[in-house]
Amino acid sequence: MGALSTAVCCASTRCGEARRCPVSARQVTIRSVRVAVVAGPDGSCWLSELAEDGTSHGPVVRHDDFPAAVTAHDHGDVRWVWPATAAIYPALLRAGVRVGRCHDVALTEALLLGREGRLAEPASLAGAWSRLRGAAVPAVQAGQRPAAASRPGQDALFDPADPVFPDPRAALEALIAVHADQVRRIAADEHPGRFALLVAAESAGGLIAGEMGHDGLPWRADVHSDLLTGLLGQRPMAGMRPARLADLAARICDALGGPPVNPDSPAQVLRALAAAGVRVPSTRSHVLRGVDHPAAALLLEYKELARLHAAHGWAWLDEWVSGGRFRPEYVVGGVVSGRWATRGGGALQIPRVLRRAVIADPGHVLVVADAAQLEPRVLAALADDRAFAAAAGTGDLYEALAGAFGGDRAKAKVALLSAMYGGAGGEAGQLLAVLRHRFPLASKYVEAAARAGEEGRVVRSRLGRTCPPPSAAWRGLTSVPDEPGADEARAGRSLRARGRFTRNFVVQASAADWALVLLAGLRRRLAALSAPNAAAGAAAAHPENQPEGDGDTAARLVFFQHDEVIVHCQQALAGAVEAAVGEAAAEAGRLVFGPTPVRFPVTTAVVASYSDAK
DNA sequence: TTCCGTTGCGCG
DNA sequence: AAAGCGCGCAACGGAA
Repeated sequence: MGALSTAVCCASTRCGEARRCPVSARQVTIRSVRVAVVAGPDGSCWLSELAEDGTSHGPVVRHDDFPAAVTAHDHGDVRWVWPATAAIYPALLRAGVRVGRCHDVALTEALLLGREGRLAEPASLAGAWSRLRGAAVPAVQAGQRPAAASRPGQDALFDPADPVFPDPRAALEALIAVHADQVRRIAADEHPGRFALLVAAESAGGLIAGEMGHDGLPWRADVHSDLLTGLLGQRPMAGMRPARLADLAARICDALGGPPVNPDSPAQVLRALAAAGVRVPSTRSHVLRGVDHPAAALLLEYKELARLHAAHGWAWLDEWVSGGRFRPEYVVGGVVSGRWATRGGGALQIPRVLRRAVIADPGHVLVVADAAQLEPRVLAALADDRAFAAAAGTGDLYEALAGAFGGDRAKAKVALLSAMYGGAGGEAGQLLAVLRHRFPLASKYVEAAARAGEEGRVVRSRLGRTCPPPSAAWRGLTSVPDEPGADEARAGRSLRARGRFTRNFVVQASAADWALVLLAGLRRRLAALSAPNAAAGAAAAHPENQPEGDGDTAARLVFFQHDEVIVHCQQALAGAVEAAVGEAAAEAGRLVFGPTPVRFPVTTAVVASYSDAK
């Protein structure tokens, strides 16, 4: 990489003069522009326009005001190339600035490292830059899980004390070089088009995660609190049990007869049950449901309410809900399959009973969209099994398959779930045999994935996300040659567990591919929807730059959970949003799987409260 | 005191 | 003998 030339312009302006700088002037005539940008000290930034392949760049420009520079340059056709959306975007959002597209170097690096079997190495710009130069790579901290290690971290921000990047210009130079290298590595994939789509979708996911965390899910704390009071009694002092739980705990002790027992302690409950003549392997709910003892029903009731209190009680409300919004922190790619995770708040485990606290603002509605039977449909598209795909071309896949299982829809469902999850208990074995006979390609697809896992190989999703390789411990345990004994059984269990993981990975991760592409397409359509006068001028193309809060009337993605998405919008926009969801789903099917008879229907419900959906 | 593995259950 | 998958979070209880 040659020396960077610098053209300092609009150094002390907001967007007015910025429009005259070389980068934005040229951008008017170029369709798809990439602009590399890094944060500098005191809210400044350094940027440079890139060629599409990233191999060359224009002058380096410094701006005093990062958000203003973004506004000046983003006319809807810019793809921002930056170190990590998670580190950069929240500040832009707080400044009222949203961007259309980006290339997230850290998320992309994590995908590439996964493909290259180097998941343990840091995916940050600093890590990628070190590898590119052949320098020592900053070590991943011991005990960190690979997923955590590959998360974009603080090191993506400009830090003057960072020895890797002594100044923003060095960081920009590294960014440009790493981006060019990533473009090369993407093109070198077995399926470069698919992998490029994965990178674009993952980057869009980063933007969406930032925006959803910023906007928040509408959440009525008063409704939530009333619900808790109704179920648990008045809010207790910190550390105390609510009245209803205290009462249940006392009745459980009475029913068991012996010394006081803490129903929160499985060990104590197990001992007390044994003393009362009840022998159970655990205190799990499904076990207790089969126990004929007065304490069992009380314990079940206690466990359900205690969980609500502990996980989503008043303390949760205090910590996570403010200003009528629940604002969790989403972690894109936080799950190896490409599903999202969250940090804090448990946004992906909201109990169904609390959905009634999710209520649209006045004059607004929630459009709740759910991809129906997503994973079996994904398997149908992956396997290219004609008979199976034909069934997946209908509204109810299981019903369409029922004929092969004596007309029993439930059996068809069990067979499918067993094929995707590796289950073989009960009647599943029999049903799997039917599936293998009637839909051989669909069976072979998951069987091949399972075999790859058992042989220690990795598998990939449709768009090319790679599963982690087996651990050294797994290899040690399973490579022992025919030594009879206890270890043989353990090795066999590990082998089959790995097989179930890879078997499920190809389906779950490909479903995540589809969902991510859907999300990106929906976001693009919502932006257009929210800007009905977009043609009137650049200002109207950026309604997201309007003040937040009550003044913000745009249709917003507010929730995403694997195969379900919620949009919060004005009542009048609901129909258009529903249509946008349908279009985005169809587009995702085409982009991810190409021509296929498989349909990916999405059910939508326009509701005031999340609890009214489904 | 803090740390960590286990148990159990919420979601898909 | 079989065991379907993927997560996050809270509480417990023993270890350090």
